[in-house]
Amino acid sequence: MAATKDPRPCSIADALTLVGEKYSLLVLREVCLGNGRFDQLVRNIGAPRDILATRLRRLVDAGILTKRVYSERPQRFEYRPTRAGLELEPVLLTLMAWGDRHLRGDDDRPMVVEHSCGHELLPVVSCSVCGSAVAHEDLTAHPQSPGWTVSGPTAAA
Amino acid sequence: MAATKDPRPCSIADALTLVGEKYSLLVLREVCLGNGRFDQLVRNIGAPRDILATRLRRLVDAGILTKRVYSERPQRFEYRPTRAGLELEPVLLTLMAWGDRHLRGDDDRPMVVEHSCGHELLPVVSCSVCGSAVAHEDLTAHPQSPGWTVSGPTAAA
DNA sequence: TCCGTGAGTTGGAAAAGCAAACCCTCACCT
DNA sequence: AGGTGAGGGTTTGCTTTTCCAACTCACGGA
Repeated sequence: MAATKDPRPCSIADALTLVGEKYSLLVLREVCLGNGRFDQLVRNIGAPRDILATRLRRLVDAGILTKRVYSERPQRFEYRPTRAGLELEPVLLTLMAWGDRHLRGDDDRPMVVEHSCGHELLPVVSCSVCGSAVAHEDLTAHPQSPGWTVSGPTAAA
Repeated sequence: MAATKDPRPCSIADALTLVGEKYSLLVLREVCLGNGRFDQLVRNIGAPRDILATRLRRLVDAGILTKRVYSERPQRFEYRPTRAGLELEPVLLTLMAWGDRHLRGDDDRPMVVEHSCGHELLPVVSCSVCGSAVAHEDLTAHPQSPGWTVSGPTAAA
């Protein structure tokens, strides 16, 4: 008898159990910006030190960050993103763009990201096959496990 | 005297105060899939009913969801994404792709999203100006508020 | 009339969050 | 030798959230 507690199997949910706790994505933000030391993280994120310590352990265990020694005697550490960590950067960029668009009057953006092409980065999510930007109406979801369905538009058996 | 508690101003942080609480993005997932009714959400997400109620209120207040009546007598409701909510879908897609790649042996993906071009959607985040996929090395961050700097690669005054 | 469904609310225990204080190692200054 | 200060955390004690089960209320159908 399965408990009444088996939610839809989903990689979004799985990803969020790793990086969805409070502050985890902000840690990743700082680390991607190159601010990987404990006290920098405390200051720039504004998180309690103990919680930060917990998050860092978790992110290292998950293979999203690594802890590097940048000085023996006295021993000092720095957290850096792994490959997997860097591949979460698009999530941050997309979230930042959303926040800029919906939570701020245009042009009090607290940070601007510049792309190597010379312009400000305005990230778009697109289909890597056909190259066009994805819109909700163009998507059809296909759950792979029986018993899990979708209903509305964007639906499929 | 500013408290010792002013973190870096950031749209990622702001966005996460709205959608970063536990279950919020899963609610958005279900709602984007067309499963917008309370009991569907409870079942598909596996969240406690009281917390779900709290999250739904918050998301509606934030303008990310709307609560629609789909039946008077007996009164029944359905939550749907607003425009702003739909614009968060790219975040979900990116997160799902990451989870599929890093948390699963390829091909036990619990859900496949099909794009209208006929292929499975493999989302990429790209620069809307030059069209090329973004890589970490191509980015330069420019904080707009004095006092907030970045250090490593990806750094800038 | 009794049962089931949808959409929540309520109450109390368990877990997580928080701020401040504390600890340890080393380096530097005097 | 003693004091100061930075870096990188851990400990303590309290507050806030979560969690779970049970309960409500309004209806509709058998």
